[in-house]
Amino acid sequence: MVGRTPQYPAPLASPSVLRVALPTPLRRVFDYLPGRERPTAGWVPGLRVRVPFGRREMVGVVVEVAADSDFELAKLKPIAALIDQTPLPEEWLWLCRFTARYYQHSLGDTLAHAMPALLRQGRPLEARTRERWRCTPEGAALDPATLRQAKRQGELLGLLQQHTAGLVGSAVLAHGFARPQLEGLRAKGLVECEEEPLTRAVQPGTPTLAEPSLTLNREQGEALAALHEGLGRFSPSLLHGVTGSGKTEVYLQLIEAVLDRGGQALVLVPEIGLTPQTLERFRRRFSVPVVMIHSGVSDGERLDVWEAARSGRARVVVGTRSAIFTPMEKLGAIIVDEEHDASFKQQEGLRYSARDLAVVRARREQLPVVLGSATPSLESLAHASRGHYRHLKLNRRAGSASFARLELVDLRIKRREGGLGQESIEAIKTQLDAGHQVLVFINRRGFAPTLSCQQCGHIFDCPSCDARMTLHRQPPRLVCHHCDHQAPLPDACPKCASGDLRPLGAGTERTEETLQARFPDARILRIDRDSTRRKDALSDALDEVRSARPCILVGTQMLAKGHHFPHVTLVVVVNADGGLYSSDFRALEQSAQLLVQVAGRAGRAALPGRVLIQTMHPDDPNLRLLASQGYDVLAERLLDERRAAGLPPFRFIALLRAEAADQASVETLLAQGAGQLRAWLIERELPVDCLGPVPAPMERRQNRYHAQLMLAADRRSQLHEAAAWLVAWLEDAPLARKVRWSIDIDPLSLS
DNA sequence: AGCACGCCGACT
DNA sequence: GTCGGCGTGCTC
Repeated sequence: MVGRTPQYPAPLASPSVLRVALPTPLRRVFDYLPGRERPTAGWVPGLRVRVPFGRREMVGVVVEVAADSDFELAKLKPIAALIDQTPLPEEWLWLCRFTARYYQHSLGDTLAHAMPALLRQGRPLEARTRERWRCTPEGAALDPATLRQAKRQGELLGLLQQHTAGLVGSAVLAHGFARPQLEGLRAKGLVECEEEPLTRAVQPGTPTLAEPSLTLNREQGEALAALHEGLGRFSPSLLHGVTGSGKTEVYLQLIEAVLDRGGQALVLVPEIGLTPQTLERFRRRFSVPVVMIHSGVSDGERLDVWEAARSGRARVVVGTRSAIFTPMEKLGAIIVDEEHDASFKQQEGLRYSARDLAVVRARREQLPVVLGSATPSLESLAHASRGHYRHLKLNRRAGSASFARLELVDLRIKRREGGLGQESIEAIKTQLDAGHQVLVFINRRGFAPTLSCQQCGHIFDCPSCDARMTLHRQPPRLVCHHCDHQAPLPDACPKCASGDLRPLGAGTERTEETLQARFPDARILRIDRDSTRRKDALSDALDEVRSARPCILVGTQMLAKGHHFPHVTLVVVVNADGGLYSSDFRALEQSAQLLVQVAGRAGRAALPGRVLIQTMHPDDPNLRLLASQGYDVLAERLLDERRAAGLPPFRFIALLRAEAADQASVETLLAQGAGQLRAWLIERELPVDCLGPVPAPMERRQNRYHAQLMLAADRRSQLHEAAAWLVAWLEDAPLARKVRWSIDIDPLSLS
């Protein structure tokens, strides 16, 4: 051995280990060896790879390039293929990492959720293209008439000569020409064809606006000036403007400023609020590409939009919750419209709040973020009053529209038909006679929420849930609104055989029926999930409302959001009591927001409006406060109550939900988890409260038992530590295999 | 979550 | 004798 050079390991030409996040619920990353392929710019986080995983292959994202592994190096598998040459954007990756950590979710799952389906499947990140045909200089100079032998080619050349910017292939075909004619002209050197992305970059020098901005009133002007001042840095604002005060115009002019600086804007809207009208307004205003992302967009289009946004070609992105994950090269502002809306919080799987992530993202990317609402969440109001957010108020309705006062109607002493008291019926008659429109809001679909036997009091319950079956007439059947179990209408009571079965309470179908009987000549439009199941049903109905002909609109909260009904002069809320005595701590806040949103549908044009709120509790202090002083005053009172009760936004909470077919497993698992967690909290001297386990508000759903554990802390970091420990414990708990569980950080409701 | 392996019941 | 039920275990 003497004289032999000692053997050192060969210097590593490539890093030894790639940590890859994979789309599995497992909250860890997996180590791989780089394969033979090497990315041109080297291994960096954000590159997608195809890897062997167990017995299958998956698409994952490299999230770390490391020198070593905790796993035995010899057991590491090499990656199967490299997908990207350039990594997914760093800021996008950062946001996903933050989201996974904050919401205690698997990083791989979070990444998969945050990218378009086609990228998840391993498709290359490139924009789809289309053909653009235009004349060559020779073609532009040639008189089409000289192409006598090819008459259609001559006509096509004439068409293209009229369009100096060229025409896309589909437009040429739409003019009645065919592919051989294009090819014929190309062969003669008269036309040429170019591939271009579907969303084209804006040519330098293009004006931002396609139509002029509206003139702002003083309040709007001041708000806009304040927002301008925040451009280019992290500056969160609450734009607190009453319905009809012109928030959208302020957004549009802020976006205009962002676009003029060469930036992009991201606008988040509630699921139900992304109406074609909203998008139309943005498209009309700006001459730059405005794209949208929502559940109805196809996979292919989603990828195009993502790529157009990432590269900076799309300048305004309008989308629902998941659009917060759209990477944008030159993002200049984020706007969250109707920020109080519950649809910004995902209610299953990765339970993130797009509104909260918007603020996180804005801080990270040093951007202004505007949270807009007529009825802000108590969270945002608290941030504003602590000075975390700039509080911009718009108190005046634009134009001549006046405010509708909320009038409480005592339902206890009056006879009711289909849920409507006499006073409401008379008010409806007055408005119909005057040729106006009426909106009747009832947050319950179906005919009646309960069917009961008049003889023995038997109630028809869902066999699988702790809930009653709702009676439907169209088509006739009993339906459970929690599990969708359906049953035919019974002829007789199964207990006492009596045939005297009575529907109790009213839903949209019953109210519609009652109104039709009472006003046989009136046009009645019912709008709920059942009546709008047909594809164009909703937009057809809305078109009819916009025609201004007198009618009665009967509907659920589908009517309360996003739509403008300028000809409605009366709103009747059939039952305001749902949220008043609910056990959920946010019920009052949400129900006040909904009432105000519904009330805002009345009197938007020059016509004054009336809003009747029917209630069995006309003396309820909260309801009276809302009616007499408005949402803002009620919100302050609710904030005081939350502070006293130690609830958000003054404390931070997390909810561990668990469910299983077998009740004992759920209870045992949660009890064990709570016990272990409490011991750990004491040992760590961590001031976090662990409450429960308690049965969920509806314990049995689809024959599964639901229970939960609540964590509460004064500081986010404490809550986070406790939640992380609990999740880690659950991942190893043998019982957790039989129980489906999920953690909800900052839950919207405790049910 | 998938997807295997593995060990016990009713079928051609 | 096999098809298949879902308990248990693993995925770099």
